Amino acid sequence: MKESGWTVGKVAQRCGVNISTLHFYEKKGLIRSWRNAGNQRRYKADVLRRVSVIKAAQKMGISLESIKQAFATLPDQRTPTANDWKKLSKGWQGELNARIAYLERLRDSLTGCIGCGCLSMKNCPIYNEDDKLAAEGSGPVILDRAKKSMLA
Amino acid sequence: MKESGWTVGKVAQRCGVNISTLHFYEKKGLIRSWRNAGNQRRYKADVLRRVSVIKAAQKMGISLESIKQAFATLPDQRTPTANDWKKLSKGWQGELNARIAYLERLRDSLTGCIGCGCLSMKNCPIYNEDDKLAAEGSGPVILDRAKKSMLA
DNA sequence: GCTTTACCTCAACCTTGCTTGAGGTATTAA
DNA sequence: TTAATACCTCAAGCAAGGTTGAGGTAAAGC
Repeated sequence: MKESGWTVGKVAQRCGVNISTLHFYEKKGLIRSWRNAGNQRRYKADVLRRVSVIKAAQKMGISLESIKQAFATLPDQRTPTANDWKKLSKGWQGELNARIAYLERLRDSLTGCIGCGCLSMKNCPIYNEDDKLAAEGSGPVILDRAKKSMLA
Repeated sequence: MKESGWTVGKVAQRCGVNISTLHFYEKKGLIRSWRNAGNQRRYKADVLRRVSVIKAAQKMGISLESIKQAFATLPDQRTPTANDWKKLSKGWQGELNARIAYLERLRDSLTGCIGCGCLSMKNCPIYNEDDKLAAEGSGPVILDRAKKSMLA
């Protein structure tokens, strides 16, 4: 008989990830499922968006741990609305802007600095870019870990 | 008696990396040293620039393997000149520009896409960004691997 | 000359983000 | 009903980029 919920295989196919990846995300607490009578996983439709958001966030360079923390701000009892997701992505936009700005500064000083040899100095703009960005403190607090890892 | 060349400790201190990192880079073929009478490593001064360039490139998201390949284009017999380094960094600027453009596209479609739920679709601009950037093919051939890894 | 600090090698371990395989059960299609 | 898929768990493995520790030698300072 036809049961409710998405099977792991369907979700994997739809999201373009491996089944093992979904198991992995579940173990990490990024997605949830319930079990049917035969102990097989079943998912609510919103798992599709979750997985997609995970993939998008990863492309920004955000770690699974940070994604998990951001997900923790989503409503627990009800399925997240478009608005809930929007809020989440707004936070990441700040992150993304900081990262873009960082890479732009890197680009703009790259040739000069690599060429001039100042890279090994304590006062080189590229060499010390870390601290500047870290000191900026833009973006939501919840993303602090992501920011750190981005700069590591 | 005072020998010529930098010791591993001095290089580490000057570059702000661990000694173990220098050993590691040497094992990977990114830097070179000779040994003194007591089997200790000694470095030419240009190792400072090499390490600095490695660190700068890593901040751009370039893998050690790609950095190694880029280093392979440097002159083998003589110490690289400022101009040699400049050429190298020019190649990476293309890389960096592509990455910046990628993140900008990501940023610009982020809120809309995460909010609307199209992320799981085959035609979502975020979800398929990979292919677009991969298809652009900008930047030197030698950096192909870096580009792949950046998108992975 | 002695002590402290620096250095050596090699192997094992760490984190992130998964993948692979073995051995076994459920579900589905013909 | 039976074969083919799909799914389950758990452990191990992989790749990148290092770090840590043990056991031992070299160099430097007083």
